[in-house]
Amino acid sequence: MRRQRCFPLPGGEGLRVRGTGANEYEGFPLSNSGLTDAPCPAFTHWKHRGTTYKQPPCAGFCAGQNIEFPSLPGGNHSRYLMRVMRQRRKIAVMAGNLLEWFPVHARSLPWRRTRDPYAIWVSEIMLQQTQVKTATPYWKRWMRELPTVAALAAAPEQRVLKLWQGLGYYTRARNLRRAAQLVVARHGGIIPDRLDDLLALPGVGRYTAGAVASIAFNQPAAILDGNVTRVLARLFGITRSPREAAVNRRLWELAAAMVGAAAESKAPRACSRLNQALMELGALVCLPRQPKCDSCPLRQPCAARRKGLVGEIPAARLRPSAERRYHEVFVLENNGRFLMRQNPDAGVNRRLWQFPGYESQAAHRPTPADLLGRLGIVAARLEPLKTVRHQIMRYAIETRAHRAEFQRQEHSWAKPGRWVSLKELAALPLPSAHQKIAQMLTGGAQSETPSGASRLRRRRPGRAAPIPPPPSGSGSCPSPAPRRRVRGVPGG
DNA sequence: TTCCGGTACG
DNA sequence: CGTACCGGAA
Repeated sequence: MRRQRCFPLPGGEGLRVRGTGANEYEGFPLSNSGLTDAPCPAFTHWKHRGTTYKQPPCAGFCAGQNIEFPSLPGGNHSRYLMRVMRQRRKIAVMAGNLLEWFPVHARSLPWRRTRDPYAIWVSEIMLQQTQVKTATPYWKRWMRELPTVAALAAAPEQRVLKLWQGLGYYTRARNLRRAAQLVVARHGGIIPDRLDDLLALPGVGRYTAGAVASIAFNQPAAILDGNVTRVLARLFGITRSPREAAVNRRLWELAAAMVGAAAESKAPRACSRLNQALMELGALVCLPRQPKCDSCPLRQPCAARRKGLVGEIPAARLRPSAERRYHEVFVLENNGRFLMRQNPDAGVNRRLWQFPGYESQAAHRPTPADLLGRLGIVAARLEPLKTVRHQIMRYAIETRAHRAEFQRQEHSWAKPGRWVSLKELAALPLPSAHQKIAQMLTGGAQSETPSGASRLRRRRPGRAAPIPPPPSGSGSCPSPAPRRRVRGVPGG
């Protein structure tokens, strides 16, 4: 029995099937049904290093390398190889199209105008779960304030969180800072270019490591994010859910094949460009809803388009409907200062600051008695201030802020907090809902997104003035602060 | 109101 | 491998 090599894919020297020419199988019905990881139909066993296995290691294309197997010239196995070959050729064409498309159509984004791995890394972390439009002003401010790994490593956590405020997923910011410290300690402040070293950094997973390796260092590392998943699933007509482990594996293979094909091209910085092109196509053309297939550079080979499945791919995830939650929070004023509390080290929004409050089962109008019972605080003139709605995971949270005049703290069990001036308040990192409430106090016009906040720069949060009116249980009642009109409070 | 999404962690 | 984390856009 003759033996034949299963050539490495992607990349490699090209497939040669003995006794067959490239055109012999033109017209062979390609499996475009998406997951092509069905084993080669031609054989039921294969040999690798002396061991015989029942099935080929091939997932999709012959992914296994240097594996010998019995050849069946002209038979099913050759057909299989032909399919593999055509798939590869198709991928090379698609990669070429993308490489040409990108420089013409890509948005000019600030992190694309640099090759500084730190700048690119920061952008990739920010762009996790966050859209370009949102992240851009944050990135600019961040690079201004913390322009190097060393600067980030040396920055106090509270300052880093403040710079992140509004982006959500605050663990990203904490991890970014820790990772910078590790880069300083382990790599002398130089961002490593090896995938393994990148993966060892907190907050850097498979996607981000690949993104930094390819975009900053032009290595043929695969990336698969939401955009790329959608593009590849449609391109290859993958109808099964990308969340299935096997499908996800397949998508990573395809992503690797794409960047591998780019690596063989002559285009400058091809790997960097290809990966960015895949994401850019997903962001500009291959949109989740209403994709712009007419202007897609890959409309020709796109399997989903040919089959009219663009709307069905990628398979949607079913989510349980959101459960309603209510947070009652209190803007307690005392002599121009407001009571704020810092979250503990565990749980939601850890180490961010919030107005004191509690969770309630249903929306209701809290009474002074509620306030005393829940927070141990006696207050006067309770009135609704603002309601903020947002959705987190399966919870639709309604945060209802109430304004009240602090009188005294009754219970020693009550959690302490810090009384802060408006200026100090503006420097604390707050979750978005609370930031929106704080904006009612500091004046609606001033936004705490990077675009608007000028007067807050240079502040070092967390170093606020000595803690004012200690809520002592003594019962001594601070003289009521003169009532200040606060903008945004409905008259009456 | 619904949908979208990388990484860490258990 | 399922779940928690967040905010924004359609």
